[in-house]
Amino acid sequence: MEWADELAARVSGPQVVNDSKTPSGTVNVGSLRGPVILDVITRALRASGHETTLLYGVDDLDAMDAQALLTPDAVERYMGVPLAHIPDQIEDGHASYARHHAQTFIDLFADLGIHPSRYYWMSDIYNTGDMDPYIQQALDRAHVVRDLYRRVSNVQHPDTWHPVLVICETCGRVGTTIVTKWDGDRVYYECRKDLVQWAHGCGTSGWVAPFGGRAKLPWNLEWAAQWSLFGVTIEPCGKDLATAGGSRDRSDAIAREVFEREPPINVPYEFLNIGGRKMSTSKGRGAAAHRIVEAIPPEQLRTLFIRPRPNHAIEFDPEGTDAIPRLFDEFDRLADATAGRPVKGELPPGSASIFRYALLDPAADIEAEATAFRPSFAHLAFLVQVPGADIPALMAAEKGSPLTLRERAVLDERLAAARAWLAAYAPDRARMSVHEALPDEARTLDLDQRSFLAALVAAAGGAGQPSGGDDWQATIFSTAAGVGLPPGRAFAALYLAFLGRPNGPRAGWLLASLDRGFVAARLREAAAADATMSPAGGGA
RNA sequence: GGGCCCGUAGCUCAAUGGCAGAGCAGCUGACUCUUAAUCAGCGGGUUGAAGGUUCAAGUCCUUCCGGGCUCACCA
Repeated sequence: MEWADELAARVSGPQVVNDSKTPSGTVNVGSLRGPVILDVITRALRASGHETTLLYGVDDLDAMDAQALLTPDAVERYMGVPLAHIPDQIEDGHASYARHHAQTFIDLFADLGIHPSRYYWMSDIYNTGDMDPYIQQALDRAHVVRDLYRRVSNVQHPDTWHPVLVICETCGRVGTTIVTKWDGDRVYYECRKDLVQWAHGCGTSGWVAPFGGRAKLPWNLEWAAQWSLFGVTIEPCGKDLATAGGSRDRSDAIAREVFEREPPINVPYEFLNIGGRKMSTSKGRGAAAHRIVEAIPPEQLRTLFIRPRPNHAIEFDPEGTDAIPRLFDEFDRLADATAGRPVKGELPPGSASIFRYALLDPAADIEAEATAFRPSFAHLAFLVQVPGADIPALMAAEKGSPLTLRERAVLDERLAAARAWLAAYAPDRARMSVHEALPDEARTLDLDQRSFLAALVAAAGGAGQPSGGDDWQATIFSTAAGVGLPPGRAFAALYLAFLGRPNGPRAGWLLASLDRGFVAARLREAAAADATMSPAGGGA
């Protein structure tokens, strides 16, 4: 975690931190690693006294090149068209396909404590003409760009190729056009049928002035131009771009040789893997970012991204595992350590700053946050399944005093997350349900346990029948004592009879929540269940 | 084919070149009202493999094996 502080110590003067994203579709959780890293760097810079601007851009003039999210009839019409010019496929009020997906993603930022100083949309930037000087310069130095592509990336463009993409005046596509001439004012372009495989141009050709939003720079030049336009000093990027001879290398070279400026400091970061493989929404691996945040509150999600070094891939598999509960446990351990409470085991390196940077509010009172009462997530996931449990009261009892407003908010946040986790991710062993019929496992009950169940039917019937959870709980204990059965085995008998497992939620409240006749019938049934089997041998 | 990252306990990860460790999971035990909580204890390893440097290698060098990502078309 020291990486951010070390970076902050290395630079001098005001800083501009930038990142941008192409809104080509639904975004998965892994994509949030970039913004979180960005935010942590910004906080580290500000904490060490650097005046810092955080920019976040949307590359919405990029061509649509993924047809997965288009309706079949829209594919032919919109492939190759700038994302900003495609109608929203989901009619929920967004102006375009790009706005829809970018906004869905950006809306998560504030919830995650990420507050860029400014968002910019490249379609707007081009329209204002701010990019025109860079387009001009790129065209004037087209030969430099061609040479550099050949040298840095071994990409061989024809000698007539020019680094600008015109938006076709006829069909509106940008992914299918190629510029072959530049006279200093206008370019000659062709919208070709077979320039790329994934989209088909309309055949238009002609001269056009490539300014004011009528054309855009290819990605690598656009990136470098952003650095110059905004004065970017630090820009992290995913390792897909950071590879040798890859996108970042090209853009770095373009910045130096075309726009004559040193590229920003790079902080390459690894991805978030699911089951050892890259998370990919289109391949059905991993959850969409805006879905998984329902089960992982902001501070825990920040912890997930901040804990490892940026160049370490994160292994995270929330499906059917306890990965999410463990994330909460880890956060709580960091809080304990920060508050000076005893912590089991050793702490991860840089644990103090992990907690600090995981907090939502950079100006938060760290001491207060660390000492606040936080209920165990696993315990809550269990309690929300207990019928009728008064969880706030239970938590106040556990804490030993009433919850503060902040603690109550944490509790509510965790309860919501626990419900979302149980609904979408939890392994079956974390869920429980009352079986409709006597579970097979109830056949492993021994004679003492059956006697107990029979005695419980008797104790719970008639005039003195239990009226609530407390009452049932007391009855269970007294009945168990009456037949000389240790409470642990008595509870196990009840769980086996109703849930088919040897443990479960507080039995008194469970029974109180069920139909009285059903409870009595089940108890009798379990008490009478096949006794021909050896009590010791179980059910071989 | 080129590049980058990774490989340590069942899982997730630590270990300025100095006795291989934690959390979780697992197992055992304790608990008459938190009973999937809590507490106590236990087991768990040829650090992917082979060489080399060193008094000393999980760590540095070389080679190999395995996994992943990525570039070479576009962004």
